[in-house]
Amino acid sequence: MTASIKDVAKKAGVSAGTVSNVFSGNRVVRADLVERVREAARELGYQPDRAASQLRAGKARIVAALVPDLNNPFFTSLIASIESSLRADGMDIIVASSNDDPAEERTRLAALLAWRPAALIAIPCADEFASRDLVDKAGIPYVVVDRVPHLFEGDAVTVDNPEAGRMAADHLIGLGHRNIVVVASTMKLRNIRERCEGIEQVFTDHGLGRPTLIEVGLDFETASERLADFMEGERQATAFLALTNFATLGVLASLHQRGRRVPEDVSVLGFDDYSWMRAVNPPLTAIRQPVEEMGRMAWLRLRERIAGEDVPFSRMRLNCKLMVRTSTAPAVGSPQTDRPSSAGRSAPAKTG
Amino acid sequence: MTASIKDVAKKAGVSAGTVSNVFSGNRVVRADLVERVREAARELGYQPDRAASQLRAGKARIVAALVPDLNNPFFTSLIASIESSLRADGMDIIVASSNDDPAEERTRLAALLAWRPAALIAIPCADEFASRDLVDKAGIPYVVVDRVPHLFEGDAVTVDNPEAGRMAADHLIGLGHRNIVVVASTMKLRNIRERCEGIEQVFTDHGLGRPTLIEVGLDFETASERLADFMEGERQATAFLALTNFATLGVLASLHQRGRRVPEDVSVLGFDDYSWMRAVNPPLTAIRQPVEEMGRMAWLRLRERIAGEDVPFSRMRLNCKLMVRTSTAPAVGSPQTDRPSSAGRSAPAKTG
DNA sequence: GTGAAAGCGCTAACAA
DNA sequence: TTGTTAGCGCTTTCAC
Repeated sequence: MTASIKDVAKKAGVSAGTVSNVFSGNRVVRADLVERVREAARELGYQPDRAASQLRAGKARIVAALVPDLNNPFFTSLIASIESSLRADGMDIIVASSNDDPAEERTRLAALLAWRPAALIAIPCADEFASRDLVDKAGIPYVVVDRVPHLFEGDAVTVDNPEAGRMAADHLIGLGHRNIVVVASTMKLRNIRERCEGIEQVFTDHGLGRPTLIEVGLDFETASERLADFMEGERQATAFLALTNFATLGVLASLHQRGRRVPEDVSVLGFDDYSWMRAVNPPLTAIRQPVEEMGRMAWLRLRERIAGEDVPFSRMRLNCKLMVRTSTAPAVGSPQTDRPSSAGRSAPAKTG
Repeated sequence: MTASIKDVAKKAGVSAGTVSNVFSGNRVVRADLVERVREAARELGYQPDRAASQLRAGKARIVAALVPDLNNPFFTSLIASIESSLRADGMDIIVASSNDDPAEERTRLAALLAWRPAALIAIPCADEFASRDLVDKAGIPYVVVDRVPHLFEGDAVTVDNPEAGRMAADHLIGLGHRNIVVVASTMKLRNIRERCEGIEQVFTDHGLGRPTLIEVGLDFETASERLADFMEGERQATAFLALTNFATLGVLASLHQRGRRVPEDVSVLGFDDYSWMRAVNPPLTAIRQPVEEMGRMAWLRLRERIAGEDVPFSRMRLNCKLMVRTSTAPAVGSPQTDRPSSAGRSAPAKTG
């Protein structure tokens, strides 16, 4: 059905090796032969079989990506970014989702590795990245994105989570908010913990106690439920600071359900930055993560590793950006201080 | 670095063929040998090389997916659904984005096919699916999802677009709206045209002229721009009917920008159904596409084809569902008719 | 039920 | 520069 290298060789009157060289560019081939091979290939609709090529050459042209959830736009945007970086290097991407379950993570990772990919991009479903041993055994380079394991020795790309937390807290405190509820997905994840640390640091700097903190889970449905329960008995909060996109959605949904207006009654600051945040009313103040760049950086590093460069492991920390819109306003009853921060840090703010 | 089948064979004191049979289950192996092989494999961290296996057996365990945009949640949700269906059959998925460009589509498709996948799931970037010849030449089964080419002979999975259009129009007209603006991405796509046909049919049934129609492109940014321009001179519309998720976002953004309130000043009905539509204020009335099921159906059909079943080509048309929320309200100044439709069609409505 | 051997499509080492 | 040959890791005859 599909033509093989031999078919092309026969048709062009050359050896298989020559055909290989024409397509791989590994050796120079005489111009007229190149032409004949190309012509024969075109007529037969021939394209080298990558699986066979990779088997023989020992060089993979496929990269594996493991994410916790393919329905979360943060992760798929990351994949989009990586895919578009990869293609420039003639690579393809094979993906799998762990569904936020360590057991599935292990199974799926094993399946991915069975393709002998050139490298792996992983977003572990838990801090431990318990399946890491599989990758180590496979001996391929990998980079962990977004969620970096504790005491991790390897390449990683994250955002500066503590700083992101600080920016968010600074902004709200600067608006006069004192009763702030921090809405986390789960404190089991290091990035979330780090964001909280940043927030608490600002609180301490301002001589305030620790903010209220609630955990609402990893998807929209459970987040909405838990927040609805929480708001039942809650009356003091003047601002909600959500640490993930689903947490942000949960906050909005349950505030609306209880008839509390944003930002008149309560301010909302969200995480991640999607189109809908700009489109809705009121447009959402949010911490934007540089997803596009995270993907690019991850691939850059992997490229070096694949090329065999012996650079030391690094954890790249990219900066988030506070997008000030209108879902945050001065706290009711508390005259606004005119600057967002009194602790000497400036939150780079820009309207989207 | 990585153990091969020979290493395992040697360690277990059997032949390579036996090891192969243990893992593939193709032939029965004596229980004690199975145990020895499993043990050896475990110690060596052995897993069969899928690329090699596929090369020799001629049976692929990888499926290719080609989508127009990995940043569009509609497409990535589809991939999520397909991925979770595939894994049950021991398949993996390799993805590529055409970025809505026919030339890229061709290149990316060729790259995907070079892995000799068992099947292809394609969302073409244009009605023609000009690169279809590549798939035909490759001789693998494929199914077209969401965007079905004109005069397509092959398997396809879509939603019932005309009916979706009718449901949407029925709902708005039932609320007394007469000046409705239909916001399409581009009329070059068949699914969009079909939605419009459904809408126009309802208009005709009601003795109304054709609704205003504008094309706003395929992404949020251009949609917002074009809608902002459009609204500049627009004063009569009492409702906007958006035919894609980015169009929906564009409508919301530009309405808000011009200070028009939803639903007091103008009603908005959107397409697709994402978490944010439920979370925002007001929650959005929208046509929900059964993404999850579309993915499942697509894979079901491919599975049959891979198994060699000779069933006739089919176009599966799944039903959308109108999720009535609060972004649509009776038209101002026009007393509401008490039923959504006077044409005998009933729009299945349910609050989300 | 098992082992030996051939070969899937390709590339790399070696001769010519 | 080109052809020939061997072999990547696996599955599948074919003998036993």
